Formats: sequence, C-alpha cells, structure tokens
Amino acid sequence: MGVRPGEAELQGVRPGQQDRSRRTQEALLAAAAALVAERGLEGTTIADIAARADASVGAVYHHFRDKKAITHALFDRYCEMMAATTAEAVDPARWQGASVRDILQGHLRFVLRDGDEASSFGRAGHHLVQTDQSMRDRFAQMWLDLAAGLSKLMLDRADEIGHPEPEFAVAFVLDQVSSMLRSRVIQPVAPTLLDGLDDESWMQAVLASAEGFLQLRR
Amino acid sequence: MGVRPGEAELQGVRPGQQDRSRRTQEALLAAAAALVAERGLEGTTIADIAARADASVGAVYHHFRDKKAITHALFDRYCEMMAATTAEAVDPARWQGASVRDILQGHLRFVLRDGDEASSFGRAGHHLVQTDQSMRDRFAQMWLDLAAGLSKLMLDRADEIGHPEPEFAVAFVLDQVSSMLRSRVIQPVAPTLLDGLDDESWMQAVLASAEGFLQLRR
DNA sequence: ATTATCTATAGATCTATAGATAATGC
DNA sequence: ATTATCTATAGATCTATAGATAATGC
Repeated sequence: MGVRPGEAELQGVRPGQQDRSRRTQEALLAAAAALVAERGLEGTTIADIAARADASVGAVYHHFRDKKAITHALFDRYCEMMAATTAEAVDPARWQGASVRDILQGHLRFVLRDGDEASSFGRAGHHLVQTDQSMRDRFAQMWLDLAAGLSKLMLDRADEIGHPEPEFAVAFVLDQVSSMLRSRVIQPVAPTLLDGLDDESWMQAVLASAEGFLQLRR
Repeated sequence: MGVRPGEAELQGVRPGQQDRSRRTQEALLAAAAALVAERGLEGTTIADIAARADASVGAVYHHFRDKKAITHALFDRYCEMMAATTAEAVDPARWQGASVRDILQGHLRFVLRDGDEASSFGRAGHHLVQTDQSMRDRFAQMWLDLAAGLSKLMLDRADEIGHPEPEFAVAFVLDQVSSMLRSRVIQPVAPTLLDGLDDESWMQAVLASAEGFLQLRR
C-alpha cells in the first residue's frame, strides 16, 4: 500500500514478491503500530514486534533494513490516513450549501470518530512525531495544509462571521478546536473536569464556544 | 530540598553529608533535567548525565540507587513547583476583589511566564508523566486540585456569570484554557496558525473567548 | 576516619547479521 | 530455483557494581 516499490526500497522497506511475504509484512507493521502506540518507540524492541506478529527477528530484518525503516513505514501509513482526511475535509464540493458551523462540526465529528476506533496507526504516528525531526516537519506541513483548507472554506463564508477580523478569528478558532481535540482524543495527559461528559455534548459546547467567538449570524 | 531525608532514602536518593556532596547532587539533577527535557528519559543515559554535570558514572550511583531514583527525584521537584503554583493561584485572600476575568488572566500570565523561562524541570516533568503510571496518577491529582481551586474561586463569583449552567461553563472554560496553554507553551507539537501572534494578544483572545462562553457581565 | 569520587568492567539488553531450513510458484 | 523464514550469535550500548583513589572536616 502507498509508496511505490522503488521509493519504498530506498527507505529500507523490501518489496516482497510472494503473497505470504505481503501478509507477514502487514502483520509486522500492525504489530509495530500497536506496540509503539502502547509503549512508544524506544519501549518497543524488534523482538517484541516479531513476537506480536508471530514471526521471528530474522523475518523483521528480511522486510525492513533497520529499525528506522519500520518507523518510516509506520509514519507513511499515518500520513496517508491524514492526507485522505484532509482531502475530504477540505473539498469545497463536499461542503456546498454548508454553514461555517457545519464545517467545524464535520471536522470535530471526524476526529472524534477516528479517535474512537482507536486506530493504533494514529497513536503510533503521534509518538513518532516526537522522536524524529523529519517526521515533525512533515507533520507540521500536513497540519498547516489542513488548517489552511478549513480556513479557506470558512472565509468563503465570511458573511456569516460577525467578528471584526474574520481571518484572525478563524485562525484562533481552528487553533482552539485542534488544541481541545488533542487533549481529549489524540493525546490525553490528565483526566479533565469534563471526563464525564459524552462526546456529543462536549462537541456542542465546543461549537457554541466557536460560534460565540466568531459571532456567527444565523 | 523538599523530601525529608528518611523519605528520600527510601526512594533511593542518598542524603549526603558534605557540602561538596550537595553541590554534586544538585548538578546531577540539573543535568538530568536538561537532558530529559531535550531528549526524553530513554534518550538520556547515565553517562550523559554524568558528563553534563562534570562528574563520573560512579558519582551518579553514589547519589541515586538507580535510574528510576533519578526520575523520581526530578518529578518531585516538578511537583513542588506545581504545588507552589497551585497554592498561590488558588488562595482566596490573593484574589479579594478580583473578577472572574482577573482570575483567568492571572492563571494564563503565570503559565506563560513560566514557559518563557523555559524551566527544564517543567519540561522534564512533562516527559516523565508519559513514561510512568505512578507519576501520571500524581500529576492527574495535582491538576484536578488546581482546576478545583480555580473553579471554586470562579463560582464564588457566579453573579458575574450569565451562562445558565455556571458549573458546567466554568469546567468547560478551564478545560479549554488548559488545552490551549498546553499546545502553545508546555508541549507544542506543530506550528499553529497563530505562531506569529505575541503572547499578550494571544492571551487577550483566549480571555475574550472565555468571556463570551461564560457570558460575563461587566 | 569518614565520605565522596573515579576508573574499569561485569552483566543485561538490544540491534543487526550469517548461515541453515522451509515454503512458494514457475 | 527463488524467496521467505528461522535459529543462533556477534557487536554495540547501557545499567550497575567493585575496588582503588582523592577530598573533607572532626
């Protein structure tokens, strides 16, 4: 999936020419994602990955040149997921006739759903971002793309926005929403005062807050 | 500082009876804090710590039973800092005559200033929280104490709050503010759309948002 | 005399490789 | 015949200790 053979091989991922090979490689990646999501990169050993995938250490090194090649393959998956999300979230055609509130709500719902299915690739990606500069840069670019796309969609509806500086207000609200999503879904660090609140009510409160700041007209 | 000798020794920190000893132990802790803040716990070796403190590996093990003892000593420092902050932020006497907005602003200013001085103990603490369950629990308790204190201060001024459910509104706003502080100051992960904005203007926008949600009366 | 520090190294882990064995598909 | 997997292990790194040396303060 994803990277073309030539490119993948450059990054230390061996293509594989048998069906069995592809299955093993999938299992190894899934095992690595789960373990990295749980314990972080440095808490995960090659032997752990092999064991969880019912394979051997040798098999791991048959598929990946070294440990770094595994992390890059994992992060590629993460980037594909996020790029797909962005493309959909930012497509103007999809949001014909939608209001600013609809757009924000769509984004919130998407991330909440995504967090719910507890995709280990997502969590693993977030661990990796903190360990490698090149991944940090790539992540930053992806996030700016998403934010810029959402921002454009919302500013196309500037007539709904009562705040005197719509550009600033939109940037602030996107920042606010993403910070809150991160604390609740992506990388919770401490229980919050709102832990008892269900996702739907929480989302409505976030939307109400954004609505107030933007001074949305009905 | 902080822990009483008996308690410290139990946790694997050797008290030390000479002046030189105390200085070395300080240097070792400061070095460990800086390195953990930079590279995380698992990226930091005992040899690194010794080198940065101009000491030897043997000296490290003279002062701390094992690596875990160092991390606990670091986290103790972090807890002391945070407990002091909380005690001050939550003291009703200090906020005589202050408005809800003043209280929120005080909290924001404090964390922003703290982040500015880039205390490596603070950053190290945040890395440690993610690696150890007992630290996670302790951190959660401290954060709930701070939030409960701020919440009480604000609810004592419920007459300023126009939101129909003041308790919920206050909890939501505290959650929102702490999420945003974390993303901007404590553990930034990606550049935001607001990176160009100075701290003061950012803070004013956060306060305006909270003011709107709480429906504060003047 | 006691306490603190240093050097050198044993023991534990972990990454990565080499060589032998098993499975695949032309 | 080729590709994939496994077992066993070399080499690198890191934690922790032992024993020798240096500094402190009664």
